[in-house]
Amino acid sequence: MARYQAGLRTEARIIEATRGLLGEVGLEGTTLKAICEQASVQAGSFYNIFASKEEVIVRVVSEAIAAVAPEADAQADVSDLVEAYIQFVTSDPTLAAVYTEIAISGALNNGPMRERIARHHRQRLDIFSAAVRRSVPEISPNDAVTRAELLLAALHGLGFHLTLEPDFDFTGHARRVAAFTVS
Amino acid sequence: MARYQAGLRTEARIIEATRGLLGEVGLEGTTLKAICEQASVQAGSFYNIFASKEEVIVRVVSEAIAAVAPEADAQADVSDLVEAYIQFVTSDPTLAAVYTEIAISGALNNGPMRERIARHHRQRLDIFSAAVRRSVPEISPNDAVTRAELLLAALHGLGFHLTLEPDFDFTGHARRVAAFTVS
DNA sequence: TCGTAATTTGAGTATACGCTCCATTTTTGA
DNA sequence: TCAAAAATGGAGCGTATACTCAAATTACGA
Repeated sequence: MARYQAGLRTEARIIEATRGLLGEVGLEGTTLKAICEQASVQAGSFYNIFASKEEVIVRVVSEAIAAVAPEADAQADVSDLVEAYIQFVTSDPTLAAVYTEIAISGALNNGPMRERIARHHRQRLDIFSAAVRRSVPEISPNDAVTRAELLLAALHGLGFHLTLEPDFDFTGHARRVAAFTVS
Repeated sequence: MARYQAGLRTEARIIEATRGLLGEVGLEGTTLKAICEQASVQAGSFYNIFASKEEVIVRVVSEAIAAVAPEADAQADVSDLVEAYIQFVTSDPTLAAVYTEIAISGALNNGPMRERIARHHRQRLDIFSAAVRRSVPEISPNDAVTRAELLLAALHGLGFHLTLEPDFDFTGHARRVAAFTVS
C-alpha cells in the first residue's frame, strides 16, 4: 500500500477543504459535493482515499481537539490551559461549535466520536485538576477535581454563548472564570 | 379558519409524538415519517396543520425552554433556579441535549431558533443575576452578572458532560457549582 | 337534514445526499 | 522501458428526505 505522492497531496487537499468548510458553513454545509468541489477532486478520488465522509470529518475534528490541550506541558497552570482554550475558541469559533455539535449528535446516535470525545474530556479533566492543585496548593484533591469540572464546564458553556452571540466577550469571561476558580 | 375538534386533537397528537421522538431518538431520528407514524397521521394531514417539520419542532422545543425557568417566581433564589434546571435536565436528558443541538446548528445556519434561544438566554441571565444578588446581598451588580454568567455556563457545560457520559452525576456537580457560586 | 368547510388520505414529486463502479490515466520502481 | 500499483474522472445508483395535491371523507352549524 505504498502511497504515491499524488495521492498524499490529494488527501491533504481534501482535509484542508473539509477543515475550511467545517469552519465556514458548519457540519450541515459540509457535504461530499462541497468537499470535492473545494478540493478540486471527484467523488471517485475521494473514496479512493477515505472510506466515508465521516472519516475525514473525524480526522479534522480529532486534529482540532488535539490542538487544544497539548499533553506535553506537564507543568502548565490554570491560566495557561485557559489561554490555550481561548486561543482554540476564538481562532475558529465555528469549528469549536462544530466540535460540540458532533459531540452531541454523536452521543445521541452512539457514533464513533462519542467515546473519543468522552475520553478526551476525561483527559482534559485530569490535566485541569492537576493545574488547579498546582495553582491552589492548599486545596484537597477532591475539591480540585470539582473545581476543574466547574472550570471546564463553564468554558464549554461560555463557548456555547459565543455561538449564540458572536459579539459575546468570550475571552473576558473565560479569564474571569479562571480567576474565580483559583481564588 | 375556524378549527374543528378533530383538527385540534390531531395537532396535539403530532406535538406529543414529536416531543416523544425528540426525547427518544434525538433530532436526527425525528423524521417526518417517524412523526406521522407515531401520531397515526398521514403526511397530508400533517401539512394541513403545520407549514413545515421545523415548525412543530420549534413549538416543542420552545415549550420545553419555557418550562425551565418559569418567569413567575420573581423571588427565587439561586438554589431554586438550579434545582429547576436540574429537574429539566434529569427528567429528559435527551431533550435537553436536543435543545443545545438545535441551538448550535440553528446558530450556525442563522435558523429561526437562533434569536429565540439567544433571547431566552439573556432572560435567564437576568433572572440568575437577580437571584445571585438576592443570595449574596453584598455583591456588586457587575459581579452578580459575572457570577450568573459563570453559573449558567457551568450548568450548560455540565449538561454537555451528561450527554457524553450518561452516568455522570449531573445533579451533584450542579449543586456544588451553585454553592461555590454564591460562596 | 343538508351543504359547506375543515379534515384526511396516500400515492406521488422533487431533490439532495452518500457512495459505487470501472474504464482511463498517471506514477513508481525494477 | 515496462508492468504493476495507485490515482483519477465522472456518470450514475439507491435511498431517504421533506413536501404536494386532488379526491374522498368527515364534522358541524344553520
